[in-house]
Amino acid sequence: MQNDRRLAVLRAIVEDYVRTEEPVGSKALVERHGLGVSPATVRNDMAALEDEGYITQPHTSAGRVPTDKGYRLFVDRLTTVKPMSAAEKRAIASFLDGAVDLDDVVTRSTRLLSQLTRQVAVVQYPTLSRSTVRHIELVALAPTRLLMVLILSTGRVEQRVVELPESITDEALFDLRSRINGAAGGQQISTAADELARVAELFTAPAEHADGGVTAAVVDALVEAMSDHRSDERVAVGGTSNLARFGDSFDTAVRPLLEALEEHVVLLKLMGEATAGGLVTVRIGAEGPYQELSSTSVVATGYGPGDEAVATLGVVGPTRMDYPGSMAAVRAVARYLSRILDEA
Amino acid sequence: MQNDRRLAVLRAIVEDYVRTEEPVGSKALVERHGLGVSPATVRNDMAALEDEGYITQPHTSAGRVPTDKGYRLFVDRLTTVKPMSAAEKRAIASFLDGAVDLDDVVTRSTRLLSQLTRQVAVVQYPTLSRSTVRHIELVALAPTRLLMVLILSTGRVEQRVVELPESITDEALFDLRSRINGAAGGQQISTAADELARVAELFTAPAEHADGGVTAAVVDALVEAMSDHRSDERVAVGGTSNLARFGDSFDTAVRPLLEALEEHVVLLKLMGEATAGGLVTVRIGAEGPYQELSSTSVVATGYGPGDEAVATLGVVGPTRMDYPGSMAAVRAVARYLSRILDEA
DNA sequence: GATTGGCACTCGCGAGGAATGAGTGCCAGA
DNA sequence: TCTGGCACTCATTCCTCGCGAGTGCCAATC
Repeated sequence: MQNDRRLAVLRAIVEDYVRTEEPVGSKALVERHGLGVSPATVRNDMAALEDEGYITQPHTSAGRVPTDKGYRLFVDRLTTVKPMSAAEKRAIASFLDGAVDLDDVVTRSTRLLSQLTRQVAVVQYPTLSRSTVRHIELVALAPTRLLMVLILSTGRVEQRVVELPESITDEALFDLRSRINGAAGGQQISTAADELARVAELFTAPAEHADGGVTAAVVDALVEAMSDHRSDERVAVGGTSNLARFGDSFDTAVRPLLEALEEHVVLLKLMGEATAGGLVTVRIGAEGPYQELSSTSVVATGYGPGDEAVATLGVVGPTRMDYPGSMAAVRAVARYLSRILDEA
Repeated sequence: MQNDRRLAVLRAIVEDYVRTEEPVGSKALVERHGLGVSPATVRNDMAALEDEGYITQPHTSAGRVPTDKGYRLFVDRLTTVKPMSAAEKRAIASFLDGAVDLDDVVTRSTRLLSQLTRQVAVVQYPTLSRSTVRHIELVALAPTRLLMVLILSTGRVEQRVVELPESITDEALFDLRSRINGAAGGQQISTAADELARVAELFTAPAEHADGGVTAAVVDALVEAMSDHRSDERVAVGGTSNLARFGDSFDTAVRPLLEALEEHVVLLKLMGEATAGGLVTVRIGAEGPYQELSSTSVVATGYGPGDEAVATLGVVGPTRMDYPGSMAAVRAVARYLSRILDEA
């Protein structure tokens, strides 16, 4: 028995099924792919593949359908991620150029990715924790009220209004601003919080130049903003109308997915850990953490400046999806997105 | 012929149909609502209502279903917007409290609204054009590169990176900042742009203190950001999984809606002009601008600080929806949202 | 004149059943 | 190890038919 041909049969089944959405039979297989053997032979291979759990029949007199395990083998061993064509690359570049701010970049990315793959696209905003502090701005709104704006290397901007325990003069504000920027500027978020805490201590009673808690209040707000993992959960979703092509089973497949897409925490868990360096993760059906989503797959990867993954991006679709195409698109968009963050 | 009873019949039909999603017949109507007349009488009324175009039969031997015109009459003349219960009010308040920034407020609002109405909720971000400038911040990223942050009264923050034609000193930057804030601070966006243009003129060659185009560059970026209507199109959408309850006709009803929900321009056009002062707009089926959405209705209203509508918010759902409930929820959320913007 | 009971009529829907045919498994022969 | 042949399975499709909800109309009644 030739094992190579068996794999070829599996690949053919996956490809046909993805295209037609219908169980594929031995005869059609032989006709469409030049396998060079008779249907009966293919049937034998199919029986073997079924024994090993790579394919199943929905019912006795129907063709075969790949199982999750079958898709897995297909993705792991039978797929070569074909690079995007020059035209596609140009399309990506021109689509993402001209974005004015981070919001815009992320929104455009979801749109682009969903158009390329005809799936639902998900792009996570760069997480705070892996960013560095570019600048902290303090604006006096009132004598005892400051607007604090935290600007990060990834282009993210966090803002908080800080109520001060006592009023602050312009000079003191100027001072505070430079001290804070001196301590935190350029630092990673994680270390910045420590540095800032040290600054705050210097100005807390009974220290020499206590300032009545003004510094402490500002630092508190900053640290709070920095450690606010809630805002790590920001994601943009695009192309939900592609769910229409899910075809069958709205209630069992589409509805749970729509729900997951709104629950950003769930969604991020579904996407999994960000992987850097052009590595694309594929999660097939029940491999994911949620049973309700057992008929959806996720193709994801990380992106970020300088090959360091600061966030995740990917597509979500039916297990019956075009994995090679999706993987290529996800990788390409992640690459361009990383480049944009590099330049910023 | 009693016209009052005919209206009562229409109301009963709408209410029953909304609840059961099935055509309602004369017998069931009499049984469920204490109309005090016989089915035959109701049938006569129904025939009259059908002649006038308020209801139809999907097929000969079925009950009646309200037409768009029927819903319209129901909304206009047969609906009393019942205020929310105390418990619901508390729920709204506690749900919206604790939001840290504008993004958060808007996101929470969509979630809240979709939960209250079990429909798709849409909340537009406060438009730039009706906001006033709270503060403009300039941060030197490099000698010839500034980060400009525009902070508005509604809590919105716009940012742009500005490339300068020549480098700028700290003092000049300080100067520029105060001049710009002096000119634009507190102004409405529309007038602020004019004021800023005047400032820029003063510093353009061949004026006395020309600065090589630095001021002009910054003002340009500001004016551009202020007149960027693209960012007026920002909306948040929530509760799309409620579309699952659309039941019938995924392709003809749900898919176009999902597409519209992604096209923010389309979506805003669908929501229509923001109406202030507790007035809730209802658009039923084909009354809207898009044929594909002829089976969806929109319930919307404006919100903003001080009873001035700076943005729109509402729900989108099947024409067969609970109008009184949705109207009440939309009005209540708009009211709370306005209050929050007032306080900020 | 409005209301009501009666009655014939319509027609969508679901059940039951037969024909269809795609696809399979197995076996014997090359 | 492959192939052709053959019997078998069973989902799907199509048809028919009876049921019943619901209607419209009419004559009688209040």
